[in-house]
Amino acid sequence: MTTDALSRVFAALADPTRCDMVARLAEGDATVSQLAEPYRMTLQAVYKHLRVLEDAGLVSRPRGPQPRPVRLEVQALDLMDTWIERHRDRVERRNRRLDAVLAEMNGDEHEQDHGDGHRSRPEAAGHPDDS
Amino acid sequence: MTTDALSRVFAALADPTRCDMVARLAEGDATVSQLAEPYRMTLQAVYKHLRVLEDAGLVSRPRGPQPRPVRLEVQALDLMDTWIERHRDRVERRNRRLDAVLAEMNGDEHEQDHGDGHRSRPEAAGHPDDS
DNA sequence: AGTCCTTTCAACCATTGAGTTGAAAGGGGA
DNA sequence: TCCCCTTTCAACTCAATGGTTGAAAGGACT
Repeated sequence: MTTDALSRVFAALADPTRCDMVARLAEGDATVSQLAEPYRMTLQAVYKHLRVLEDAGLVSRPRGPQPRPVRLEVQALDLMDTWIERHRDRVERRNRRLDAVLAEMNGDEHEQDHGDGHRSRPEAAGHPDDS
Repeated sequence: MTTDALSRVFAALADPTRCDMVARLAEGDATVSQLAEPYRMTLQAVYKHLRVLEDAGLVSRPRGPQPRPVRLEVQALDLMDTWIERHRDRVERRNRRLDAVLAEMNGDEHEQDHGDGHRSRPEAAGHPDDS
């Protein structure tokens, strides 16, 4: 159900070209020719990719006059984001609980490193910009 | 580069079964038989899915004694999350700028609705639990 | 040793998906 | 009107993927 729409969005981003398209559309709308320009690929192929993105709801294109701009739809990103964040939080809550138990078992002197030490997440590290 | 690793993670989640596996692993580690149980699918098929998840870095499995538990790796989730959030923020910054310009053009009386009205994001709505 | 369960490899089949070529509609603008 | 550019449909090739069956290692337990 929910899973189906979700995995369609994931599938839409499963291709590097489409990933790149989305990244570029985040900078601003673009016509198809503009979008297609960097890729060594037929225009028709780009349209196909576009259709996949559109079917997944990641992108919309007003059917109006000829040069139809392509626009990124943010809701699809939100869909993934809430899903990811939900599961990430579950894992981390569980890990905190686990660490607490371990610490208690050790007479709370120093935490036992069982595998990787459960640090909290980097909280959106400040990467410069590599699209 | 980055894009390649990213789209591999996305590709790993492009399948509903794998999506579900990850969701279930967020609740806790599991052996392969436990993981495979709900699906009408050969055990070998489940192993294949597991390998995809592992190659994408979403999951790790200690090579040790026999019943090897499968563990969710949170860093892969972080990878997607920062990517999504970065692009989402760009779009929203751009939209805010656009709205400002439109409002000014209208003599800042009431904002013009050009398409969908650029509301801010739902900020992780409190869905109960539908995996 | 032998037995049982778990894990993995290999070959095969059917379906999907990315990309191509070719051709056909759709709309401006001279 | 005719021309050009944009958009889309259709059919084809080729590689990748989800699934199967069959068999083989790897450890654990008697």
